[in-house]
Amino acid sequence: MTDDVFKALADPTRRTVLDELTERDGQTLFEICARLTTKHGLASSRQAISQHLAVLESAGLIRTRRQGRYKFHDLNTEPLEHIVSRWLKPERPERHP
Amino acid sequence: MTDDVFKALADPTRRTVLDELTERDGQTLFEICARLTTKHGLASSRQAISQHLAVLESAGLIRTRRQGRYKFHDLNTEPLEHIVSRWLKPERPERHP
DNA sequence: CTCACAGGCAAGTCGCCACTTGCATATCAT
DNA sequence: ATGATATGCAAGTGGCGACTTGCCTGTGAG
Repeated sequence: MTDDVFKALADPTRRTVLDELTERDGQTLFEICARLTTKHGLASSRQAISQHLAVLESAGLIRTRRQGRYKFHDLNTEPLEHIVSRWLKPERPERHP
Repeated sequence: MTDDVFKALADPTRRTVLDELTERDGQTLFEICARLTTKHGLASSRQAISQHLAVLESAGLIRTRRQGRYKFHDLNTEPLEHIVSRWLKPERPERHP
C-alpha cells in the first residue's frame, strides 16, 4: 500500500512525470513523452514512460480515463498527503504565506 | 539531494528504522537491531541494519554522534518536511486536532 | 476500406541494491 | 593485558527494477 507509493516515488523519472502532471493535468502518454524530452531534457522511450505510468497508477498516484483512442492521466495527490506525517512530531499548523 | 531521500525511503526496513527512532531517539546500532527483531518482527542482521543506517545518514535523515564505543543515531526529519509539497496544490492550512 | 495514430503486451538484457561473509578496529570492564 | 563489546570495511552473491525490442490491438481520419 504505502510501500507502492514510496517505491513509485523512488525513481526520478516518475517524479518528473508527477511534476509534469502537476503543471498540466490530464495528459496522454504521447504528450507526457514529448514534454519530458523538450522541457525536462529526458530522453525516455514511449514504452519506458508507459511502464512508469503503470507503476504510478498501481500506486494510486494517477487515475486514468479512456476516451476513444486517447487515455488521459490525472494526478491524484491523496496518497501523498500523509505519507511522511508518521515521522513528524505533532506540529504547530504550518504557515502558507 | 532529494533523490537520496526518496531512495532511502524506498526500503521498508529503513522506514521501520525511522519509525523506531521516532519512538525512541538516539539509539545505538545494537539497540535498533534488537528492537527491530522483537517489536517489529524483522530478522535483519547487524550488518544489514548498519548499511541501512549509512544510507539514511547520507540522505540526511539521521545524524550520528560518537561517545566512546557507542554511536548514537538521532532522527532528522528536516529533509522530510517539504519533500512532497511540490505536488500538492496550495492548500488551506491543515488542521491538527 | 485502408492506413496512420495511440496505446498494450511480453520476453529478454543489464545494472543496481539488499544482504551475506569474513575479517579488522576501537573501546571498556576485569 | 586480555577478553568482551560495539562498530567498521570490503568483496561477493542473488534478485528486482528500468529499459529495450518486437509485435499486437484498437480507434478514427481520409
